[in-house]
Amino acid sequence: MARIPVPQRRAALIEAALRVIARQGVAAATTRAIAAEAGMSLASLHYAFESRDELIAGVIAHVLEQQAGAALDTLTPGADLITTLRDGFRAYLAVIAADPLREQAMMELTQYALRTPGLADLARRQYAAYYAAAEQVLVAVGEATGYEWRRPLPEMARILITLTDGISIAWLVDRDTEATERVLDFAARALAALGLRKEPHP
Amino acid sequence: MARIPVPQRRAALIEAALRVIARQGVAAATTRAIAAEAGMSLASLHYAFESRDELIAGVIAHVLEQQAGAALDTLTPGADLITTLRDGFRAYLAVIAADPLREQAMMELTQYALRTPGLADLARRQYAAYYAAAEQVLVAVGEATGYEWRRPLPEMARILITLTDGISIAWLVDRDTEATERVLDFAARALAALGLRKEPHP
DNA sequence: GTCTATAAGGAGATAGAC
DNA sequence: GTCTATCTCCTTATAGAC
Repeated sequence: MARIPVPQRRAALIEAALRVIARQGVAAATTRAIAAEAGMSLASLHYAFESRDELIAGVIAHVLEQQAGAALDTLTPGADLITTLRDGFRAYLAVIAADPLREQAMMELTQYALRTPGLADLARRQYAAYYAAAEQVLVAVGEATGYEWRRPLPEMARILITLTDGISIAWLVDRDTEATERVLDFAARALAALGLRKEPHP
Repeated sequence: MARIPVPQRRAALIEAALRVIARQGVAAATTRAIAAEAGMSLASLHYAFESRDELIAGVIAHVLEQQAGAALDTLTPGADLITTLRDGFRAYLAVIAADPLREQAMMELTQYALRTPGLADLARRQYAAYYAAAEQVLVAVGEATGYEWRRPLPEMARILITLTDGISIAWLVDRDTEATERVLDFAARALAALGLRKEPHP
């Protein structure tokens, strides 16, 4: 086949791996399956990556960067805080419902990292990225609605991720969108209770 | 070795499997590792279980029954609602912190079930058991504090599990107990907002 | 019923031709 | 640099002696 620079080959393999993981799970993402998905030979995979674990670590690092940029920009300014939050949660649920296997893959990768000695720190960085993205969202929501938050931003971010994680798992298990919408309603109200109307400048 | 009735052998294997899964993860829970943990031969395992998947399904069914009985009975009557809830969450976190690998194992089993064609329904039943246990806790809290809930019990239960799941994952990832305590504080307040003081009978 | 031994296949990784 | 062929190890499952 054609000669492909290593960085490009690594990128292709990481994306192929992500597809295989989403479709069949981390356990089924063997080097052979990933190489086949990428349309290259097993040897080429090992030319680009030292080991399977190094590839999986690459996958985690990759989704980590994606996540940071995926802060919801579907804010409708002018609405009140609780509505804005509820719409945000709804948009989040819609993303998951549109591609449930992807979200499942993210959770599997977190747990895989937690179980793999050299990769536990990667799981922490994955969540640090989530928290950073959550902070961005919270700041944007505050600015769009004219509220500030009663609690420090890092604490708010952790609360938000706690809610979205819990909501995600529950939905993935039973796919009960109606029940999830009610939980999401609760989440929006609970978060809104931590908002404080900003005074206009005197 | 001694002749052991099949049901007893199955029970021993399920408990051995749970230990291996907690210690090393679902992926490392091979038939060999489980048989060794149970102190029996590989053939004996296959005499008791048709296949590895059948054994893992047995493990999930087992933890499912355990969970239902594990409703927190560490209620201190007389305290107000928010304090009771916060103490409950703290007790829950203490259980996880005392044996983090067990909680990790539960989550891995859920995801394993979601990925395995014949076992997806088992994951739903696992969560149905969680919700049932959550309902029990909520009723007990209500009775101990003299509150009733503004939302239907099934909805309250789903909210509670959503919160505990989210809290669990976040703690398992970074083991930041201080940050988790603040989230747990939020969770207690948010739930308490759904409580309604019961009027004494006229 | 329980064991040892082994079958049959899939895994990660590599040697060596081109 | 990229491939095919292969090494070695480990998996699930079973055959057959006791």
